[in-house]
Amino acid sequence: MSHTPAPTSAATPPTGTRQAQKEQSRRALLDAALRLLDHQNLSGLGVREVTREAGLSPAGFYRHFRDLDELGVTLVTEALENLHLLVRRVLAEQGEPIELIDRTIAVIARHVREYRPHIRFLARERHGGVRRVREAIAAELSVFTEETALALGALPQSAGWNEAELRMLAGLYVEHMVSTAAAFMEAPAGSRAAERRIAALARDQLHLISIGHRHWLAERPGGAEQRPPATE
Amino acid sequence: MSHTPAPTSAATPPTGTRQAQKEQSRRALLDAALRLLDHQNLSGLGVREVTREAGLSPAGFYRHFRDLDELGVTLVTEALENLHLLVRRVLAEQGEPIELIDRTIAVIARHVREYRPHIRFLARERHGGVRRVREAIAAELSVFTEETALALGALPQSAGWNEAELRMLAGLYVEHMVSTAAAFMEAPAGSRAAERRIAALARDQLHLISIGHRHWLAERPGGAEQRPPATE
DNA sequence: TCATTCAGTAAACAACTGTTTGCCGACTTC
DNA sequence: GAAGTCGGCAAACAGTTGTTTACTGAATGA
Repeated sequence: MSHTPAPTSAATPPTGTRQAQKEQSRRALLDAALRLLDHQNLSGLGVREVTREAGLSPAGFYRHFRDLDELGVTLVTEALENLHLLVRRVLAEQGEPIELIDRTIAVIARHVREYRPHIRFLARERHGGVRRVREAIAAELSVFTEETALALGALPQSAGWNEAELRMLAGLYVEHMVSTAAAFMEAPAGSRAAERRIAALARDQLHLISIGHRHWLAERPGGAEQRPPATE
Repeated sequence: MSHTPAPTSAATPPTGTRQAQKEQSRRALLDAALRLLDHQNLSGLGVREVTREAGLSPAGFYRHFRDLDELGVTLVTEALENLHLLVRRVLAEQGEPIELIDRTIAVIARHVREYRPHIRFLARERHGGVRRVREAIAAELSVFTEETALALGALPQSAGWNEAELRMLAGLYVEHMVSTAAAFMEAPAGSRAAERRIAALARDQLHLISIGHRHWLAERPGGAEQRPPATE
């Protein structure tokens, strides 16, 4: 019961309380929204609904966000910050391709397990009804692709690859990462068996892609100049 | 304006009118919903909103659907019927891999151009907020994967592949098809330039996967012994 | 021809929505 | 200490929502 916040002073009402309390409410709103978004869409969320879940009054919402869309964008940046950190970490690692693959999958699995609501939110809103949110996600994913392309370029298997080809491959990897994350997310919450099945599948698929990576140069289609338009 | 339904009789109020009119209203509802779903989520849609757009009274809705969810499921089956037909057609084709790739991409591009609202709906609700709809989409995609695996098994490059491996590869292809369709869909409506860019990218990615396909057996991970026998 | 079926309607229901207003009272600064 | 800042609240606003009710009138089948 004796809470003893004790950031600066001893018994007197400590400084910084004001901002801390505000931040607390903000977090409560974000968390409440995240909780509700587990079985709803952002475009179907309501201000009153969120404040009710967060234990605030409806009017309180507007002390923190102008809109629900604004809250949505905040959620996106938050979710992608985590993910971004994680991607960088994976890309910085070194070792044999097969080891990299296994570690990447393990990291994704753990991340989904830890931040499932965030991931679900991203999956849901990637093609969702709110433009600004969609664009924020797309922009961040394209950053991931760029970074992945850069990292791929540093690998010995990529000798002789031009930038467009690296981006092509990176896109494949990023897209695969996304759908693997979605698969983990969709799996029954605690089922390690399902997780292992998904991981094994993803492992083989990534392996197959990396085989394609290794043999690409020898069978590069048309030598890059005579590309016929594929559209219809 | 002269509608001339002419199913049975000639000038007298023709039989079947009743049912035809009902079907017309039903279509109006579905189309209106599809129109609204272009910038909304299913979970954010309203009965009144749909009936207003369709030109019916709110109560009229319940003559056709119990729920908005039910309408959503109808939309899913409708959209996936089209898609299913298309997938079968592509899989039945024969020729060199590179030709198959080009034709597949062309077919996807055309289909997205033709049925953009349906595709957008599928992309949006694949991880959307309505359980039954999500499940319907997932089930159908898994059927696609099975069919693709079967078709892949018939190719000469797949000699020596067991069923699990075929499904693994099929999953890769289907997932890639999905994200390619999403990319086409997200592209500015009429831009052939954007379409060509996406098509070229997808072409290279599919090509790389098919290279992986060809070299898989020689580099199968962990040899062939620590892997369950093909006869599942 | 006449009774029946039934898609579509208007009206009413209570419940809910987003947002603004004025106010309170705890924190902060001087 | 006093003055000011500002997060949170209750109340009120005008709309909207899903769904049910009892009805109308055209298509139907005998």
